Amino acid sequence: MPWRETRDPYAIWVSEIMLQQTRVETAIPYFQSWMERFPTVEALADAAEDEVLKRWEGLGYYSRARNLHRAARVVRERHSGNVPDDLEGLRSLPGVGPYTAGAVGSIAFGLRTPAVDGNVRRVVARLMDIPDPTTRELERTVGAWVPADAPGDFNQALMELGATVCLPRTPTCQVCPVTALCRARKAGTQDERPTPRRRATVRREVRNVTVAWRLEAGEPGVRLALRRRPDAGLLAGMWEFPSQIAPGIGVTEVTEASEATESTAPAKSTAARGGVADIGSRPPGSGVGERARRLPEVRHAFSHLHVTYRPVLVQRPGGAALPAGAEWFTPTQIRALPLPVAQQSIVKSALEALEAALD
DNA sequence: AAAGCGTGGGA
DNA sequence: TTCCCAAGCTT
Repeated sequence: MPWRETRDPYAIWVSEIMLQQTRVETAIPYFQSWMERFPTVEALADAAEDEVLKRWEGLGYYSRARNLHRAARVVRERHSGNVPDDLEGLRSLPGVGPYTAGAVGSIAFGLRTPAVDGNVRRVVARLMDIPDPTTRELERTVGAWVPADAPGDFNQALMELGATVCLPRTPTCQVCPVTALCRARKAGTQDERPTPRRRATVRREVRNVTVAWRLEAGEPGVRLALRRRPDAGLLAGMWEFPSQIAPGIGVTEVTEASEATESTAPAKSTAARGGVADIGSRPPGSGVGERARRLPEVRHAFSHLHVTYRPVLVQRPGGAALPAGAEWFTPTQIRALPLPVAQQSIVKSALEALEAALD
């Protein structure tokens, strides 16, 4: 792991934020790219938020990037540019919780402190045969084990044991170095420790997406309208095509010829072929316009929300009203915007369809 | 306390 | 396809 080839507290901090709820293999290329662009706290603090989010694009949980960015400015202003070397200072930074403070404190600064993540929780729950240990209990237990001469190594070893041997399902107790000490193994309860957390219910949503395009008078190339998402909530600060919840979805009775009626069956067959259907024959006054074309549906699963995006390509002649809050961007400009994965897919199909149509 | 917050990979 | 999950934090 590249972040183990350095003693730079900033680099170790960045790696720990990236590793929150994220696999090591996923984080590695992002870490490399991040450290190239933002090699120091100062470089990160100086950067614009759009560029910070762009480097995080695709990694998910974007508040991590925004918090890291804010924290870099806190470190510059309140800590003379040095990452705090004590638990209290680390914990005060946005995005740094109990685990991350313990990890950075022990790995970067040699503090004798525990770092309890999901792996450690599972390992300790089994070693001690505790069904659902509290955070306090875990930190007290591990805290007593951490050796003063190698706290970082010890914490990482415990996590790695959980990640490679003491697996959530079917742990390989045969090769476990501490199987003789494991109370769950002795009791045969290792498969039931710790008890799984209840999963949140997943909401489902269908969104009609407007991909507005235009050709600027006297300038080459097409422009697309995108808007920035609000500063809080899902995908905060990321850019997207304007969209709204599809009216009438899931409702059996549709009282009038509406968007919902027109956008059900035809959209599915179109998406299945992966092509673009011409829907220019729809009656005037439908609100979409004569030059509207469907783009393939995009289904995307967030942690707690499954969304089906139904993008429609629609030409807005010069002077036509833009969707609220949206701005025009050339393809080159779009490439610099931080876009959620589902929106990247829509951009791709939109530009392909336009390139074919404008030839 | 529990829910909100992304994404990709593997079973 | 669907579900589960992966080095958590914030509100």
